Amino acid sequence: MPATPKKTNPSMLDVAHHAGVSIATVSNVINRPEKVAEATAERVRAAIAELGFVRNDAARLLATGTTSSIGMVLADLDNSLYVDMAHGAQQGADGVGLRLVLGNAACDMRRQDDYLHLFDEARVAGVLLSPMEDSLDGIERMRSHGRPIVLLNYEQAGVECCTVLVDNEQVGYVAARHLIETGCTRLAFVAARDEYQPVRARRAGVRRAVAEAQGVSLETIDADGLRFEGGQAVAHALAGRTGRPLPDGVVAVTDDLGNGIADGLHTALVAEVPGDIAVVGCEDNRSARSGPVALTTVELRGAKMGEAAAALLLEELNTPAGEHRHRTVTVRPALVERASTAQARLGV
Amino acid sequence: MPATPKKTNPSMLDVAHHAGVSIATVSNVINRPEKVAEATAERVRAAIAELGFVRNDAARLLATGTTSSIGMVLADLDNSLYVDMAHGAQQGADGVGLRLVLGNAACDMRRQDDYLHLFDEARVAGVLLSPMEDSLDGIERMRSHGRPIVLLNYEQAGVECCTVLVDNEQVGYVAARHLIETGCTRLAFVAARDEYQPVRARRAGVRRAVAEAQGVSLETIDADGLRFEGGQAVAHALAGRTGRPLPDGVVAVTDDLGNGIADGLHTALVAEVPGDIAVVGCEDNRSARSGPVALTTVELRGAKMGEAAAALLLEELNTPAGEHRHRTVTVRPALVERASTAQARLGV
DNA sequence: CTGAAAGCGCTTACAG
DNA sequence: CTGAAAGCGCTTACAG
Repeated sequence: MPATPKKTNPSMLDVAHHAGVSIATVSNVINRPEKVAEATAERVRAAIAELGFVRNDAARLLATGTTSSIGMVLADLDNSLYVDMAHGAQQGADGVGLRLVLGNAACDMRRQDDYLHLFDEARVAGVLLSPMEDSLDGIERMRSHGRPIVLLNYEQAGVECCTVLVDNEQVGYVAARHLIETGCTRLAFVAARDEYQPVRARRAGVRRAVAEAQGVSLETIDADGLRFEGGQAVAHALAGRTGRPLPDGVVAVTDDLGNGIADGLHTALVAEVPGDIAVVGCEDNRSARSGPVALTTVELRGAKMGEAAAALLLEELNTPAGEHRHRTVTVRPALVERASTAQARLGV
Repeated sequence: MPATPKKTNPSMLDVAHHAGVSIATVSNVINRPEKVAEATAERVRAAIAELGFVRNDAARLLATGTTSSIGMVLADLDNSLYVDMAHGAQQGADGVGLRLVLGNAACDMRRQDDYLHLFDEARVAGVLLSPMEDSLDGIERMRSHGRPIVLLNYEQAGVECCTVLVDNEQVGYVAARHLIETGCTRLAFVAARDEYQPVRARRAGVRRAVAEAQGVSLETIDADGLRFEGGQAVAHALAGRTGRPLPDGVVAVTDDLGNGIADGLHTALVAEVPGDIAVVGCEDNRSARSGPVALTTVELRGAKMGEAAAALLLEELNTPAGEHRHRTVTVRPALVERASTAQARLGV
């Protein structure tokens, strides 16, 4: 009883035999078809099709030292911002013949490092990374191996990389400015205590907008985390408030937080959004569109960031070593008006 | 003026020189450390660390014929079901030393094929695929190359693969059954005309539940698409209805549709959810949690599916060619009760 | 236009 | 315990 032969990918040699040519010729019809006689090429192509030949990219990489694959490691696919980045990067890569492969760090620093390592082992042409926190080691390792890596949505001190950023100060500014223009005079900024870099920047932007305006007050409210539940808790705290008047406009540092606030306010029967209190979120996650009330928000433009990152990577790939100068592209956030501030606007 | 030397990954040969040993010894300390003297190994490890050596996986793959990387191609990362599958697959892969790399088809059939091809070129150990539609060609190509591929959430006639399915008939059944138990007697099933496989199955499940019950009617309403807007349109159509009484319980074939219905009903002022009409969605997308009203839904258990798929792949990888028998694992859907059916329940 | 041969960076028997 | 050498499947000058 013969052992079942293990099926494997046919090799170029198989194709060569099948077509009655040498392996070099097969390679040539694939890579420089102009070098080979049409009749021969035809025969080779037929053999390729018949055998179902698919090039071994590992062997090709080994022989040429390059591949068209690039790796992208995303902080958290549960956050649609990162999915948007993936879309943008794919869009950008597609146009220039780069192939995008994804790794999800899923908020786990070790996993982020694992993917960086995997892509280094795979000798990808370059890497796109949205770092979760300061990730010097992994980044430096990449760079020291001559592999370009561009950073998304994170300012990393002491690292020289191309970077694409969103202007988070502007995010806060745009959000607060919108509330002010809409007639709000008692603003609140709701954020987690956590000193995430983007949170700090957004707070600064909110402050600037308030400082520019006349007769607008600002209070800062600490939430527990950045999710829906944290927002609900803030709303309930607000509901129990005495002495001080409620804010009439809230900037929530994330959409989830904003949704939680809107939900909590409604449930506690203290105020309706936007009738009594206008709420603006930040980020334009998917949840902003389908929350308890459609949330006005400031979008980070993940897709734009992803696309810009791919472009920067390509630029670096195409620049001779030593001549490349790292650049930072800053994407401008944009206001997305929805129902959660509509009434306030009407009330002006 | 000396040309800037292009940095590259150090090779095993570099490490060998640095440590004053042969390349075979370096390979041995990495792969079979028990074969080498501790003192030598120590020296090699130091050289590896100092040089920042990272194994070239392409060369390793070429030499051994295997890699621990597997590829997963997802139909649409914008749909959290697929993100859940990725989580589950990663969980499953992690436990057994497999490394998961992702490709997002983004609802584009060509892109799905591109990723399948890319993973075939990369000679990954195996592939996980949530097919967008009948994808015989790409799947057959994989198989003919001896590469295991397991299918998620899609029943593909004529293909022999391990598969993990969710029982979609049961999804519909559970949804309708819940409404009936909750006191609803005039059910409506809302779905797009499209004859997607899962839609058909869910409809059949709804029918079965209704058939089993006493005095419960069922009407089928065609929506335009499966998204939020389609649901809103259905609600507005319902609002204009005369003659026939409104349903008191709705099974929406997707969560987005369910959210749109709840929103449209509210906006049109015809009915409140769940006060007047109870709504159940299907899938338990992220949007179900943060919709206009928290949506009761039937979860597909994407994470479980992903995990099961990884397990099936591992099983196939570990079985000698020819001895493997393909299996189908069916995951049972589960009801997730939220606010959109709560009132109805109280009303019993 | 076509093919023989070297080389990419590893792994793995096999000698020593 | 250590190293020389063949081989994995490609690509690329270089001869012919």
